[in-house]
Amino acid sequence: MSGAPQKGSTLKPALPKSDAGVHPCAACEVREHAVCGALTLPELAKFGGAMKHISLEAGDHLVDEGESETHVFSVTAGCLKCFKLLPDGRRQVVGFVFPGDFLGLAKADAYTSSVEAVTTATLCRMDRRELEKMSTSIPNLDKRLHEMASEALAELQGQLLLLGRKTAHERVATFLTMLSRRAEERGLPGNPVDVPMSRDDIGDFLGLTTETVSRTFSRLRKDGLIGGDKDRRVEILDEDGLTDIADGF
Amino acid sequence: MSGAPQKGSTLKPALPKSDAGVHPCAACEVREHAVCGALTLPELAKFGGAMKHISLEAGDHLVDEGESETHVFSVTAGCLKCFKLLPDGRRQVVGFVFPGDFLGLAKADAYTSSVEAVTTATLCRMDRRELEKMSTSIPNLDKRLHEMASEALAELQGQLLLLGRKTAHERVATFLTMLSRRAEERGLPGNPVDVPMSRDDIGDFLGLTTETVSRTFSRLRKDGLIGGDKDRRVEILDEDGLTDIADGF
DNA sequence: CGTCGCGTTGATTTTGCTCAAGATGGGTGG
DNA sequence: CCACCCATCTTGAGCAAAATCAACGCGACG
Repeated sequence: MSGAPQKGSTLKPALPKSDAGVHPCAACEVREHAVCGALTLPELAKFGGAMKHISLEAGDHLVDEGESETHVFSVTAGCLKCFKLLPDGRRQVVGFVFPGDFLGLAKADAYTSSVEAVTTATLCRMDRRELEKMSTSIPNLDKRLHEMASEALAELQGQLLLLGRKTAHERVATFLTMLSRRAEERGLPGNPVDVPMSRDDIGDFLGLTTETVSRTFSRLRKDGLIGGDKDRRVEILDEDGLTDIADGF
Repeated sequence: MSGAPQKGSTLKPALPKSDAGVHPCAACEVREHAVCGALTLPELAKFGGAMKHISLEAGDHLVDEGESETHVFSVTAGCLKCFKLLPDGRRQVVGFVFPGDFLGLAKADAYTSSVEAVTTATLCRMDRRELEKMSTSIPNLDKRLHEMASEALAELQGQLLLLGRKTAHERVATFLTMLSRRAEERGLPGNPVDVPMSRDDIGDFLGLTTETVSRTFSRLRKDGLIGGDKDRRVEILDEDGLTDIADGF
């Protein structure tokens, strides 16, 4: 694990709110979108007290598939990728995680995928046993975790449909609409959409090669569905058209 | 929903056990593998009391993707498939469910996939609200559901790797080893392995066509990895070889 | 005995992969 | 400040794995 674990709990100085003074977590800007959003202020203080902040640089490695699952994480900034590998190096990105997302929903003995930072990122880290204790004493927390796991299950089923049955064109369209939707869920603009990951990572997420991803972007651009001259920032020009392609119409 | 809902709770007459007399569910032969396995006898009586038995014939349709999620189910016998459809009819089977498996782990407003019986099947059905009430009052139940959801998440991630990065050959090998493993988990022989679903269903699960599945079975048979002359019963002749192919070696 | 659903096999096509060669652009050092 | 460098991205040409299209075998069932 790289990235220096730091003591301290806020990314930005706590703003003077009615919340302030209880626990610095109260001022966390992603709180509402994270597990933490389900907690009352006293619960939050207890929960936040068991968290440590860590930060990673792009490419830094957080956990390895198969290693003992000692910690869980809540992402506060940046983007990370979760992936599985085959012996010959073939890679499948099983998910990208963004601020508010939780790592460790599937309680298992070992991590079910490796996790690596796509961009500079910050996370809160908690001991897995600690989480389990808290989860039994804080019903709200348990409920929220269950809820997040449910969303993850639904999301994964959609990804199965994508990988099993959609064309390259449909996959990329789905990917862009998904990124846009998720940005909006976090209160960010969904258009133009920020694409922090490389073509390689996108390919490994969509079950395609870099080249096919690149060609598909080019085609979507030529067809006037997307615009933007920068690789990592895509303007959606025809949202309905893109959604139709994504949904297989 | 087809299949006549029946009152009554056991598939077989309760055997005279120390368990007997509390609730017929105590004698259910899949109890240990199902959600129910986590419950004490009084809890089981309460839980089982809210269940209704239903049975389906092969091809019968249990729920539709998108329709309001009013019920949850626990499979007691047979095999069912969960699938998603694209507008043009392309289909992705997101999972096969066997006795002991639970339908409704992902609490959502609407079913995230359609479910249809692959073989004659029996299930226990419970109102979703009922389950939620019970789940708050029976911590064991809640814990078990969470646990099952975790397993499902891990399973789905493996399926993403399969669909995104494995060859047809590897997919079919993975499928057979998975069926075998799951049969053993239920206390059944893992070899020869029972393959209750059609080549079509297998194809829609593995992201392949019927023809490719069929050819791949033929090749595995020719290569001496599997045997058995019947379509729906496969003998694994070289378990290590099959596992190696499945794992990408 | 004929039909129908399912599985197998063969011939051909196609989508996306592989291999290869440039373009682009951000970062670094002179 | 500019030139170079290296990552990343793009584009092209040929190829291969699996899809499609088509025919046929076989057992179940009426």
